[in-house]
Amino acid sequence: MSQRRVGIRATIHDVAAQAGVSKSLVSLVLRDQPYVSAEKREAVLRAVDELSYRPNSVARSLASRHTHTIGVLVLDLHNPVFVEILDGLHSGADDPHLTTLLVSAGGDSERERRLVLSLLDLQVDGLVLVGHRLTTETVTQVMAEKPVVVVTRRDVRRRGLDTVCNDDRAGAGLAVAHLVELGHRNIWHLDGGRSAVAQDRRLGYQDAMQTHGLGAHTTVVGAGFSDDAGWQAAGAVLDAGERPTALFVANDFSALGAVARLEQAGVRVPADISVVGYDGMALAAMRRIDLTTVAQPLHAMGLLAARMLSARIQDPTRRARNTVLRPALIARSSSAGPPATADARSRER
Amino acid sequence: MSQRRVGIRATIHDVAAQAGVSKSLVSLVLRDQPYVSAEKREAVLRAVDELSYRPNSVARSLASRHTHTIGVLVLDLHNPVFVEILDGLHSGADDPHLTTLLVSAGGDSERERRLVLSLLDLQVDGLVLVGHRLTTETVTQVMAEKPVVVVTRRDVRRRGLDTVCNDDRAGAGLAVAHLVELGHRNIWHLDGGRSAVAQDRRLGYQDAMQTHGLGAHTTVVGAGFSDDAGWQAAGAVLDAGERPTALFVANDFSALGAVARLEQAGVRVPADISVVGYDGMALAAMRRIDLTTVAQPLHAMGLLAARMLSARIQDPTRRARNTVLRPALIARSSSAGPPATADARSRER
DNA sequence: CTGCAGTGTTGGAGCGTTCCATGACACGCG
DNA sequence: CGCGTGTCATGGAACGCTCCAACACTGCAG
Repeated sequence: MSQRRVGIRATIHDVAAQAGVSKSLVSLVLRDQPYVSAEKREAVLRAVDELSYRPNSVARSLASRHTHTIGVLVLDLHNPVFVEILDGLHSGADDPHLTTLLVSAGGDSERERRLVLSLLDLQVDGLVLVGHRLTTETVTQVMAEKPVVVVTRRDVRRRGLDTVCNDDRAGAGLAVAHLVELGHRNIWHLDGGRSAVAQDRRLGYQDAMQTHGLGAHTTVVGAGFSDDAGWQAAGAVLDAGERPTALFVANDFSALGAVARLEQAGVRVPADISVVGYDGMALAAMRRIDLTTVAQPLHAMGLLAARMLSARIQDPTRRARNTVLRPALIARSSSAGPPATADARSRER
Repeated sequence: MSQRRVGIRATIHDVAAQAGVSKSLVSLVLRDQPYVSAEKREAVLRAVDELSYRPNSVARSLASRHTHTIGVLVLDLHNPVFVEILDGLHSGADDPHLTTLLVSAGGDSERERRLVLSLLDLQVDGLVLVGHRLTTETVTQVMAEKPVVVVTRRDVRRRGLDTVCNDDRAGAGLAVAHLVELGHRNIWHLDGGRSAVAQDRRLGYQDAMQTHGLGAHTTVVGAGFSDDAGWQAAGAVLDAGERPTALFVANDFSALGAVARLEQAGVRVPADISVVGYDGMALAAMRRIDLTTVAQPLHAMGLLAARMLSARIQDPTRRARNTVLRPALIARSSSAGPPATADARSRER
């Protein structure tokens, strides 16, 4: 009979005593090993049930040297884009015995560093960084210890680092192509700032404009990735002498801010100015919003990251892959043909 | 000198060897204990630095019997309301050595159960449930093992369970009072369904209507908590023979759906119909949306939950508290006085 | 009858910490 | 001088598991 006190979890010893076998045998049964007689197996399982025993995974991890746990750092949970990537991640980590530990510092680099290190101290088997603001030094340090997959950012490219991201340049091209197809020529870009992602989208825009023979119309207005940034930048557009007939904005949030500013000034979207965002967050599909956007395959990105990580955990010598997925344009009601007059006007030049 | 292989983390033994002391002494230094000579302390710290040693928290947890880690279950990361509660939680868990482990199953009861149990197996020191779909049985089981604080839901009331929520009935009252003050009389409610929260908001609405002498106008339309539910319900409102001048909707998402439906039908918000939501999610403040809403003190709720949990961890015998916080109405541009005609019409009766 | 392969079970040595009991040493006091 | 007290350092027993070596037993081939 077990001698455990109430309120204290049963241990493998308690189970062994209850079942009248050795703790080694209990361990064998629990880990589903062969060479255990049916009777003893049953006795053990009965004891497990009676004591409602659940193995202490801390002890298990210490002994077995792996935790069946992966750590996930998320840049910002307020941005639904990351949450959608997370969904994909979970469906990719299909092993039911795998726990994923989520951690977020809202973009604070130093806090992110601390969190990732404590994930490492918890002996996670691997890490997924869904956007991050870590220094390359920290990333290198982390990589030296455990497999790492980076999602979203393409800027950290080093040997042994798996990455998953979308092709921002091509995506920007899709946005421009969509607007050109609708008849727009005077298309401006509200950009995202200094980050690598923002830069790619900006370059993609500039390239595409050139390709479509609209180099002369190429205009970049400094903005950012927030609602507010889009609002401000749209204000600057309104104040400009000349007006575009369409705006390609750095991301969906920013695009929403821009639309709000335009509408507040009595400029109708899309009747007067079309707006295209980037990211394809689910929110953009809400009826009240209904924003045309370049959608990243968020779910697929998360799923792929999970698969790459588990492959890497299984085989640490595996060659690193940098996977770039293709985004897709989703046309909604924030984009339409240019107003006749504006169209005519822009053709005059 | 240490003999550790490359790529393998240094252990306390390596540090001890490097510093020429016993592992016990290293442990003392690391845990900042007194009665260690300055020289040895320094030697240990130097060795720690040279080997870039970080304690294995798995081993530490096993030996010390606590992990300085709290588990957090979140109902749905897609709902910014929960994310904002999480922010509060983090600022309440100020101890920098405390790690919070986040876990979410998107409302799948069975997956939630598994996740919470594995959090327990990881020996977290306590748990916060930010909305959940666990059975009362599971909650009881979890409570038996570790301190638990439940945020948002008030339906699970049992001895020893700390809870934090807002006063949904009073909040509904605020919404009605706001609309009445603006001159509305014919105020309808799009409800949230069967959940306890939805029920409270519905009852609060009904009570308030009665109190304001508008019992005759009391009308509840079945909806839900999603964008789509609001859209559908608003459709039903439009199809009704009579029309309200204001809508109090179960939550912000649903309210957004309702606004979209109304606008699509050419009904202006707030000129023709005012709309008030519930929750106070940051998104509702976005310029494009600008929804009048009953704001829960989300940050405070999270903060309080963290504080209650750490108090509970420190003193497990502490009496459980059920804290109910007061929501506040935030008036934005989705509510205004009723249209003159509608106002007059409703006064005729 | 011996030996060996396969099957079933066990004790005990880790895993990397914490923490307790113990001891060594120095100092001051009666 | 002996003794208590405070300071500093250490070995070793946990913590709850995994995993290996060893052993016992059975059955069968040689």
